[in-house]
Amino acid sequence: MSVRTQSGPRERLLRAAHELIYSQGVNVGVDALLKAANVARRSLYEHFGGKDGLIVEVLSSAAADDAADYRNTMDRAGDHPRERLLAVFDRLGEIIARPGFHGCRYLAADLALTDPDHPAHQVSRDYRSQVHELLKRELVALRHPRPEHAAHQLLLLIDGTLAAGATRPGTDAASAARELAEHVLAG
Amino acid sequence: MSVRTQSGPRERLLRAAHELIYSQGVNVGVDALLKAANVARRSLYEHFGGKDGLIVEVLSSAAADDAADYRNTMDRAGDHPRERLLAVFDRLGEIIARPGFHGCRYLAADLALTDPDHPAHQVSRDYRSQVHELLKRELVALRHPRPEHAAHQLLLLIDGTLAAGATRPGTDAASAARELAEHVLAG
DNA sequence: AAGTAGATAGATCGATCGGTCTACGTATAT
DNA sequence: ATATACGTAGACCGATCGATCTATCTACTT
Repeated sequence: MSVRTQSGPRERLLRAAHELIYSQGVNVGVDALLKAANVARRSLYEHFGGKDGLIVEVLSSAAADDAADYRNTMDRAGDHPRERLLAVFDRLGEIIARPGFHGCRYLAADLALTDPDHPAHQVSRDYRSQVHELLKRELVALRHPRPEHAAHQLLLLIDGTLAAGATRPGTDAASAARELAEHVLAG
Repeated sequence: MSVRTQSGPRERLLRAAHELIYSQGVNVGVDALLKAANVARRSLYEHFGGKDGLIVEVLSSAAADDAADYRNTMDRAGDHPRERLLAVFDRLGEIIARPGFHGCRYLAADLALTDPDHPAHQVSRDYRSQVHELLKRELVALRHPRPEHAAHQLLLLIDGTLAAGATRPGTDAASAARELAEHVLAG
């Protein structure tokens, strides 16, 4: 293996599919994915087994990145659980303001994939429970009386922020949610 | 016209599409819609001009029904704005608990229809501003200091409830949102 | 009874879908 | 030098997509 290999077809496909599946939806055609990634048709099926396998891998790696983003956001906010949790909503404000933002990637996949047995659903379930745990841990540190319940409320506020950011841009959904989050933290 | 005409192809198509588009997504095939409605292919194009026209009509009529449901829910709750607004979240609890519920119809359509110029987007925008007005009117009656802002917060809670109800069933999202709604109403 | 409008049934269109296949090219390892 | 593995290019498959078309049937109008 050379010192600096240009990214292989697997990485190119993952990257292109990450963008294209978000912007065009999971129903984007295989041809479009291959063309965007500049990858041979065969490589898709060798590396991912098919389009569904690619979708699952894309969502999985996105989930890892997004969970890490939550952790980084909280770590940047310092040690106080209250600040760490509220920083999440400031971060959401940045995310929904980004050009091209149009909603939660996982919710979009869940809504678009009709088959309830599609493996992508498990990926997004796992991602949500990951985030739930992240929130709950901070709430426990905050000595919140009902950390489980409060974590569900914060998750609901996050979902609402992403939905509002997609459907009613310019309404500053994140800071509206942050106010409510402060109430959640107050117990 | 006979005294009791069996509903015509237009109504049958609207009804079937209402169900099928929600359960299968807007990408459901024309053949499936025709078969479910027991309607000739030609009737679709005569009455709606095409699949997109049918989608728009389905969403429009659903929006009228759903807006009426909000109004009925509030009217059943009496005259006090506070009770009328909180009743919305009790109603959401019923809706997300219904078998077959899997999220907000309009958000699903918005996420699935990639083309930003698709006329369906305007339908869901209109629907949301309708609901926003309904909420704001009650907040004004409640003498809320920031009715516009509070209406956005309530809409965010509604969106969050529908998303959480779809992705994390059994977490009682509606009552979790209702608690936060009480805080919103408190100003 | 004849005419007309609206509906059904279904063939057919070109395009695209996801997936499989063969043929060829290239780089590395032995 | 040769074998092997990995990649590209692209033809090809059956199925399905949304849409248009002809032909036929039915019901109401006059």
